[in-house]
Amino acid sequence: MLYVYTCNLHQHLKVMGLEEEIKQKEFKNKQQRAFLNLIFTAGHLSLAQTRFFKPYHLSAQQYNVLRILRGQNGNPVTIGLIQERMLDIQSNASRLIDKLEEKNLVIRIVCPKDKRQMDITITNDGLEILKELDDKLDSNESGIILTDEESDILNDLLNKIREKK
Amino acid sequence: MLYVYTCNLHQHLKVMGLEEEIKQKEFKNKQQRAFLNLIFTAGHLSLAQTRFFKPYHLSAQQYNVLRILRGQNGNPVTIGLIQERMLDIQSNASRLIDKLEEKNLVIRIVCPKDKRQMDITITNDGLEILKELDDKLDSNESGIILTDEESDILNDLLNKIREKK
DNA sequence: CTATTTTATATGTATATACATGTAATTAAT
DNA sequence: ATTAATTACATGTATATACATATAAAATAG
Repeated sequence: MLYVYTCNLHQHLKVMGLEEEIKQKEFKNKQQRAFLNLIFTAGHLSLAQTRFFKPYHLSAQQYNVLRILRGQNGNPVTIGLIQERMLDIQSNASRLIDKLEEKNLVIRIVCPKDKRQMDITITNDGLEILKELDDKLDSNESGIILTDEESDILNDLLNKIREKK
Repeated sequence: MLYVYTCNLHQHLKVMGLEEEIKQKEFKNKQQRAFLNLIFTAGHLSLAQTRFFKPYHLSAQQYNVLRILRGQNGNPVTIGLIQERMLDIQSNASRLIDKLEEKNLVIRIVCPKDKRQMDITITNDGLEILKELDDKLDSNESGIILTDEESDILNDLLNKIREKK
């Protein structure tokens, strides 16, 4: 018999939370467990980020683009470079810039030396939003409450994971 | 003057890859650096996952649902429980089950004891796909090449991050 | 026992994402 | 110099996601 009616069983299962769950069986090895934990935790933090930026009508990716632009100190940056430097790879820099342009946070002009390229620059409005966010986005809000040492270890492990590929 | 035409500068910027980039300035502190690295790395791995599952016409989330169902050894599970146990929180279990049902990987029936609930069960087709994937999804494919010890450390750090909230 | 509240799931909507394809400008080839 | 190949960016499409709202069943209140 393929399926049994055991609604009452659900009560029992609900008792163990996600934290218990992730620590548990169904993992081939420690590597897979860490991997799934990574995806899971990043999902959590990513959601927290989304909600954090929402009042500013920004997505996390849009914020990242603004940060990249600010990092250039007024020098224009191409779509391609933004694409390369963005935290989420292979996303659509073009459309992200659309959104930021609509909000007057960036300016997009055709690069005169190569008309295929677009030169993107952050506006004063963009800089102001970043300034506001700088104050709010301290380590507490970012959701990481590790010591400096732990942060370094985590950072190194993540680098090791990425560099493999 | 707000924007300068410096297309040539891009060449220079492109030289440093993402790996260099993430290690660098623009971070308030080690915590924020680790946080952004986490989002970034998880994005990488998540993309790798997406591509890994694509030939099977599954998303990573759909795979996770199937794993949860298999874990119940044939006992049905409600939408709500799936929602709770899924690795990506707050996603739409209802629509995930839609997709899996279309592919005949799960069966959805109204729970007779509580007609609001749906009892979801994995089918033999679903179990077979999982079996195929089990073989492919070894630690190598999952993108983590840490030692056991490192995996444990990473796991602990991630738990610490999540538990804070 | 009827009305209200709560719960479980489904659906609508706006935005995001992955990926394929399109288009125009530049570079390379002959 | 003209054609072909490459590059930079934009757009179309299918799917995913966050969140608000809807619907129907069950629990609770009076």
